[in-house]
Amino acid sequence: MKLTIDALSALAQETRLAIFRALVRAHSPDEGRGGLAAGEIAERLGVAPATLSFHLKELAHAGLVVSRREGRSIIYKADLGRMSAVMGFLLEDCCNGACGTVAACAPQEECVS
Amino acid sequence: MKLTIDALSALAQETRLAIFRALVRAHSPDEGRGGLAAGEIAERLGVAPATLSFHLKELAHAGLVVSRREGRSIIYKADLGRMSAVMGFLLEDCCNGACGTVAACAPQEECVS
DNA sequence: TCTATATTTCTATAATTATCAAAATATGAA
DNA sequence: TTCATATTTTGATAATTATAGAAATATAGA
Repeated sequence: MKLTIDALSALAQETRLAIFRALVRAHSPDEGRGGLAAGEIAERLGVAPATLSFHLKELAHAGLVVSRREGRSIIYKADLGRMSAVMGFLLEDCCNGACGTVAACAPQEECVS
Repeated sequence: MKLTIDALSALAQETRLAIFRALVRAHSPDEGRGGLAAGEIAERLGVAPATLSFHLKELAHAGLVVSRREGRSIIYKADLGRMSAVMGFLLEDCCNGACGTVAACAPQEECVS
């Protein structure tokens, strides 16, 4: 439940939810591909570099994003497996089964929560 | 998106998530039935009345719970239709379709978001 | 090496959120 | 009415979170 709260806290903030949504749209299931550079995110959302870095750290701490370095840039990428686990908890424990069903996350490589 | 953030903020707190989960377990689809009295929740979770009231107000403000008076007690009840709407947004916008599918909320009376 | 670029960490400050005692409000029963 | 019960509001305080300038770190290229 602590993990769920960390994830919800991370997403319960306008800038961070916007970051995460941008990363989801830029996602690729392939290792080492997809995601966005920190600077690209900062520019798109119009937030100061230090502020963006603060929020990216929050998202990373919650396990919702991972990063890799590419030259001078650091590329952030959504961890959909983690998001899937959070959704699973919410649907099962907080929706009483009445709100929907998770088609158990297909065993794609990025979906091993 | 503001609505989603309000809901996530409401659930991203240990006491409130515990309250909501208790209310989901005590849910009934019937109008005027199900839910828990504020005092009952306070006792179960061991939180001071004023603190509980603060958190219930947050959940109500986010639209995740509704209340009705019964005698001296005020009964709080989870609004699963609202929760369903939040889940729908997350699955569609934040999971890239890769994390699960919503079986579109069946048109039960409590599920008209 | 030196320089420019990309990002993070440090630091201070502002803003928001959580807690709970005490007082206020609403209801039902005697 | 008056009293006891259930809950909320007020108000004060503590704790957490958000913002961003300035300095520090890491990389690539000249």
